[in-house]
Amino acid sequence: MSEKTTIYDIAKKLNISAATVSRALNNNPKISKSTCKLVMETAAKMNYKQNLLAQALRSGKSNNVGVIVPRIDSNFFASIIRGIEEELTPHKYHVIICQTHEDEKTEIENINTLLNAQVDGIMISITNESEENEKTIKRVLDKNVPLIFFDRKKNMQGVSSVTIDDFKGGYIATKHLIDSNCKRIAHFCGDQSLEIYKNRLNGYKQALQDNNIPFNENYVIRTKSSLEAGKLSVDKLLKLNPPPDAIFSSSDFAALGAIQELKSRGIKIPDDFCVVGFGDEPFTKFMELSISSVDQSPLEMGKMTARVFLEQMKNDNKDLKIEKNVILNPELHIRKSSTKIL
Amino acid sequence: MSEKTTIYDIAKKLNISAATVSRALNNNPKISKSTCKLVMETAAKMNYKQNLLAQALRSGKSNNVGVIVPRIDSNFFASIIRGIEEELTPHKYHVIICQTHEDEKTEIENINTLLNAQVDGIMISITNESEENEKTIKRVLDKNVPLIFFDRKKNMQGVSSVTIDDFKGGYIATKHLIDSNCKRIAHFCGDQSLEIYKNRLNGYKQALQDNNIPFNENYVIRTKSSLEAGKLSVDKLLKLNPPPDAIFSSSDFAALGAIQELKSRGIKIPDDFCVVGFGDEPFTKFMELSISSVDQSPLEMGKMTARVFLEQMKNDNKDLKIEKNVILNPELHIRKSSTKIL
DNA sequence: CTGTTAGCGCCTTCAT
DNA sequence: ATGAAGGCGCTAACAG
Repeated sequence: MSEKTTIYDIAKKLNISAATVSRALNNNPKISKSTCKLVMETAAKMNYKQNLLAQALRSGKSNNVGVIVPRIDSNFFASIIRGIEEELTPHKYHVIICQTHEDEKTEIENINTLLNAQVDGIMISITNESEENEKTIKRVLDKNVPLIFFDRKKNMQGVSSVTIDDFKGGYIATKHLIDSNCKRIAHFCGDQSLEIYKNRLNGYKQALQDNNIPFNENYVIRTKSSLEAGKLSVDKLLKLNPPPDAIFSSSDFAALGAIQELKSRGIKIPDDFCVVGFGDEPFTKFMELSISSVDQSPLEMGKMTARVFLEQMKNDNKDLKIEKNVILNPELHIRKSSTKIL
Repeated sequence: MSEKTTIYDIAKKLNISAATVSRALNNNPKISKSTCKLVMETAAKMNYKQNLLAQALRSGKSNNVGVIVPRIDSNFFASIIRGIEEELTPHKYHVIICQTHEDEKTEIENINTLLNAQVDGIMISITNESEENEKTIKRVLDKNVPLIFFDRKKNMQGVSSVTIDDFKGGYIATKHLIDSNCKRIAHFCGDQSLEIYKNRLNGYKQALQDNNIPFNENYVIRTKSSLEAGKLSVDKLLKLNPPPDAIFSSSDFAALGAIQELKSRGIKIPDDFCVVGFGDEPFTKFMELSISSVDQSPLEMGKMTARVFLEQMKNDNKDLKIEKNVILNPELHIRKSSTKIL
């Protein structure tokens, strides 16, 4: 029972040609109802399953897409992938996942191997803005393989992207802190070679400026996305004179580290110090001292990315490159860490 | 620049046969150093990339594996997938992910479409123990496609699996509560059609028995893995007379819900009530009142699953079915929710 | 060491 | 309405 049945097996059994079987299976209208039905039945009886590999080779369409993320075991990226999978499965696409671990070389390898595997498209959240990966991405485009950025994009002509408005995210988070009567707002910023972090910083700056609060560059600290990094950054901030009375962190994990460190020093949150994070990780709302955070709606981002890909696939005019940039709206979830009791 | 170059293009340019090109590219020792080098160089120059699809069709090996999980956006499953990906990528396998959303029909569809796609193996955490999916899984085995269970397995002859010792997990969690001087320990159990939950319950029972604590079936509540379910179950428990003074929850989320509900009723944790969860979700250690939990080491589980698959692939004797059942050791992380101050 | 041939499973002209 | 033939890109068997 382990042999796979092909259309030839069916053809032989029915004394017809493989072409007819193929046509019948594909509901070709030129096939008589009777043979069509006969073929269908025998196929079912013989437990025939289409070999997608052969079909792919023939058609040049694999029905596989590649999704490249820094890592999969973070709620943010996992939710995006969930969105992509849910949107693409009904369209018969399979989702291949690759992790870069923030390593540029791995990223390039991933792209190349996906290309070799003849994926029909690539969706990627890049690790950084290097020259190298740009070259590789151009190769993808040259091959007319749709490539779509999500979240961490690169500004490249002709390449579509789905992101959130990070500028606005930074802005509303900062504005909220200002409205909460915070006077000296610090910012944990991420890797400035990435647009998203640049934009969050700029949103922060703009909010300060719009409210006549002078920008103090000592209040901006480059902080990785981890508890430890958050603690260290708080340490630095508290040595300043005057120290800040609020933090807008571009990472929820750093925000949590900050809160833990502040608490351990006896600083009262939110009364004496407010904190807002970014990402709306599940734990932010689980904490007793729940953490305010900017929601990036990753599930929606994933679905939207998939939809942009599907649209791209419909466009069969290979010479026409459509660039579509979807920018989702960030939402601030205000929780205890920034809600002063008046 | 958008046309893909094939070995024929290289062959033509070099006035040699495609077979020679193929051999050179594959480092066949029978090829002269000079032509080999020449081919390599021209290939590079012409930007040749192997078409894995063609290779797959020819060899009957796609170098793709399918991973089926209930959902991807939970830390547990995401970490497993991470482990699988990291272990398989160096071996040139691609990982296709599918979600079932706990729906049996979707699960069967996923298996079938993966089979059509000619994956070299399937790794799956099943949604439940039905007759239907068993039939489908048997079809996989009939086709000699390696299938490996992880976490949520089914007892089937000849099928390998990687799980943790859930019985032991339930046992050590309960024993710890007993040692913490808890007298009336309740248990939130999961879907009893799944082995893992049955085993946790049995571990709980055994620990009670070994310590001469009578089993009270009113203390066992069927609870889904969610905050809300945890709250509801606490509500039920507190109506009992006497109410319990501890909970071993088979889910971290339900444990968190329980804690929130207990707190809202003014019950002091851990002094008056202890809680232990299962899964070691990241948030359990982030909380101010950190939650004790049984670690299932999903990353390791994923890696191990991948290794079992690789081993299976080495065995080319198709008639010989090897069943390998790896059982990982659960570890209890004791945190504040069950650490009474003496 | 290299060329020829054939076939993996499918589909799509072209012909009948 | 159906059959014959060819090819997607690659490689293994066979032959020299």
